[in-house]
Amino acid sequence: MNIGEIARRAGVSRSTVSYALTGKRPVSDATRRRIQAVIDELDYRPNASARALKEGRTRTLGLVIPPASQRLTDMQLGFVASVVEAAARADYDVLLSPSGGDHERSFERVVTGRRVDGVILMEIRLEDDRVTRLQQVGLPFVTIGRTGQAQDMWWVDVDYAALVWRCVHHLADLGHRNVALVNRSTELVAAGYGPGFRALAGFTDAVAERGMAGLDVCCADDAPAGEACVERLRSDHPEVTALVTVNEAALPGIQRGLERAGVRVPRDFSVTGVAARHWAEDFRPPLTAAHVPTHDMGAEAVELLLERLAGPAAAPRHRLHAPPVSLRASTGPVPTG
Amino acid sequence: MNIGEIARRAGVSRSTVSYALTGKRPVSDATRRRIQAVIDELDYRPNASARALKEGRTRTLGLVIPPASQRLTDMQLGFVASVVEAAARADYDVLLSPSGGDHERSFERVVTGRRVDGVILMEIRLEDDRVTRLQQVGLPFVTIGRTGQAQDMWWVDVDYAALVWRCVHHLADLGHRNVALVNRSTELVAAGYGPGFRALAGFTDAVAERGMAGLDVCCADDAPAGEACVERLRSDHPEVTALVTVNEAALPGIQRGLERAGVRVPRDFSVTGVAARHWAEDFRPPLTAAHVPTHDMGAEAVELLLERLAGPAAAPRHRLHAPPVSLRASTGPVPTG
DNA sequence: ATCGTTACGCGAATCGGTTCGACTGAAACA
DNA sequence: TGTTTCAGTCGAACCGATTCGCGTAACGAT
Repeated sequence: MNIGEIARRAGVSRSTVSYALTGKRPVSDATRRRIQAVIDELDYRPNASARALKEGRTRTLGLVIPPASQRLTDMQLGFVASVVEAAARADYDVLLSPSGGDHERSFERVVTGRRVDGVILMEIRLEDDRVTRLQQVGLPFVTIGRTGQAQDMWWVDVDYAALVWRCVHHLADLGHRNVALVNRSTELVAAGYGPGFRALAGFTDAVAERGMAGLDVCCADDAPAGEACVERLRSDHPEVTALVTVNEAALPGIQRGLERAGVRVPRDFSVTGVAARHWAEDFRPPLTAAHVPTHDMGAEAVELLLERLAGPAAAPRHRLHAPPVSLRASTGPVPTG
Repeated sequence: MNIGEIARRAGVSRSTVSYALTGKRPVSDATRRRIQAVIDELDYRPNASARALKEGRTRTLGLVIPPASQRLTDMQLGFVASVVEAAARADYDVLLSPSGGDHERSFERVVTGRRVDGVILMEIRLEDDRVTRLQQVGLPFVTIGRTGQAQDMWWVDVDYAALVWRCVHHLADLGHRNVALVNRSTELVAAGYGPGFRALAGFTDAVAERGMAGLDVCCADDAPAGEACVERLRSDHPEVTALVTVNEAALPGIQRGLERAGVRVPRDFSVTGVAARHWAEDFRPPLTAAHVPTHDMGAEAVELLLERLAGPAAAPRHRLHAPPVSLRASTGPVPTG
C-alpha cells in the first residue's frame, strides 16, 4: 500500500501522486481525481517514517513529564492536557517521555535520533541537567517554568513570587500582621524547584515591605500533610491569623485541620494562595486565590516552540503570567482581640 | 552526523558500522573499538525515522486518551502514567492522541501512516467506533476496558460489576436493607461506558439476590455534584442507610453533604464503593473500598500489546481484575430504630 | 595438499516517500 | 511563423538506516 502501488493503479508516476497529495506542483483535475479514487479505494496513507526521513522533520513534539512513580499534580496534568491539545490542533503529535532530573534512557531516546522536532520541558529546576543536555544536542525546546539564567531561553512561566506577594498584601490590607506560607515539600524547595523557591521569595519580600511577621513552612503534596501542617501551625504559632498556600494538594487537609480545630474561616482565620480553579471552588468557604492558567500556558508553550521551529534564528521569547487574585469568601479582616 | 560519516572516519563501510552497533554479525574487536571511538566523539545516534522505515516498525506505541477538554479522572491519569512507564521500561516510546468517540484528525494521524506499532485505547464504550476503525486498519491494539463483544479481543479491565456486587453484599451482611448506588454521570452511563454500565448491573444483581431495596442515581464527576446528590438522597429517600459509589471525584462532595446534614459515618450511615487508594484514605472516616489497580493494569496493557506485536497470530488474551474490598472505617451495622 | 568452516568486511539493494531537472504540447505573444 | 511561457508529467536522485549476497583470509580436520 505504498505510493508506487497508487501510481501504478492510477497510471501515473510516483512523483505525480506525491504532487497531487501535497499540491506543491500543479496536477490536472482529471489525474488528481483518478489518483484520489485509487487512494480512497485502498485507504492509502503516506508512511510517516519515509516522509520524516526525506523531509528531515517528524511533525512530532517531545513532552518531558515527571516520572510516573510520583503522582502528577493537577497543575502538571493541566499542562500535559493543554500541550497535547494545542499540538493536535497544529497537526503535531506528542511523544511522551517520563524523566527525572538525570539522564535516562527514555529522555535520551526522545532527544536523540531526530525523533522529535522540538521538546517541551516541564518541572524545571533553577539548574536543570536536561536543559543543558538539550542545548548541547542543539534541539529546539521551550520550558514551562524557567531556570536560573532565563534571559536567553524560550519559556512560559507563572510569576509565583508576584502571586504570593499579592496574596500577602491582600492579607495585610485586611489587617493581618502574622501570616504563614504553606509551601511545597522541603525536597522540592531545596532542589531549586522554581515555584517553591519563588513563592518563598515573594512571601519574604511582601512580609518585609509591610512590616509583618512571616512564617514559612514546607508541606508534602497531599492532604494528610496539609492537615498535620495546620495542626502544627495552630499549636506552635497561635498568633498567626492567616495563611497563604501554594500547595493545592494540601488544601483538603488544610480545610480538615481547620475544621477539626474548630476554626471558622474567614471569621477566625483567613486562607488564600495559588490554586487551580476547581481546588479553590471546592474549598469551604470558596478560596480567595490566584489561578495558574495551565491551559493557556500549555498552548503558549506549543505556540512558542512552533515559532522557534519555523524561524530557527529568532530571538528568545518568553511570557510571564501574573493572573490577579480572585476574591472569594475565605479571607476577611483580622479577628479582633 | 549519519552512519556514512561514521564509516568514513572509522575507515570502514556503512554496513560494518551497522553490524557493530546491532551485533547481528561479528565485528572484530579492533574495528568495533575504532567505530565506537568515532561515535562517542561525534555523539552519533542513528536516525529513528530511517531505522523505522527500513525495519517496518517504529518502537512506538499509541495511547489514545480522552480529549483534554474534559479533565482526566485520577483513574485515567493512573493508566496514562503506568502505560508510559511500562513502555519506557521496554524501550518503547508513547505517542499521545487526544480523541473522543468520533474519528478525528489526531486519532487518524496516529492510527494511519505506520506511525505506531500498536495502540492502547482507554475509556472504552460498549460500542466503540475507534475499535472498529482499528480493526479495519488492522493495527494491533489492546483496550483498557472492554466493548460488548469482548471474547475475541485483547484487553485488561476491572470487574466493576463484581466489585459493586461485593460492596452490596458487605452492606447486606451488616444488616442494611435500603442502599443506594452513586454512579457516574448520566451521559456516561447512557453512552454505554463500561464501568458505569456494569456497576449498575452488579448493583441490581446483588440487591435482587439479597432481597434489598436498591436505588441508583447518576452523579457528575465532581464534588459539588456529589454534595447535591447526597442532599437529594437524604431528603427524598430517608430510609436509605448506606451508599455504594463508583464516582471517586464525587467523594469529597459526598463527605461534605453528609457532614452538613449532621450524619455520622458509620454510626448513622455507611459509605463504601470503588475508589483509588488515596481517595479512600482521604475520606473521613477512611473509606471501606475496592481499589482499581490502575498501575498494574496499565503495565499489563503494555505487556499484552508487546506480546501481540511479537506473535501476530497469537490467540486473544485478556485479564479481568477483581481486587477485594479493603475494610476500613466507613461501614458499620445498620442503625437500629 | 585439499576441503569445508568460520570470522570479518564490503558493496549494493531496499524501505517509501519528496524534490529537482528535464521534457512535451498547447497557448500566448511578437 | 517563430519564440516564450507555462501547465502537466516523468524519471532519477536522495534521505539514513538495515540486510543480503558475496569475497577473502585464516583455521582445523581429513
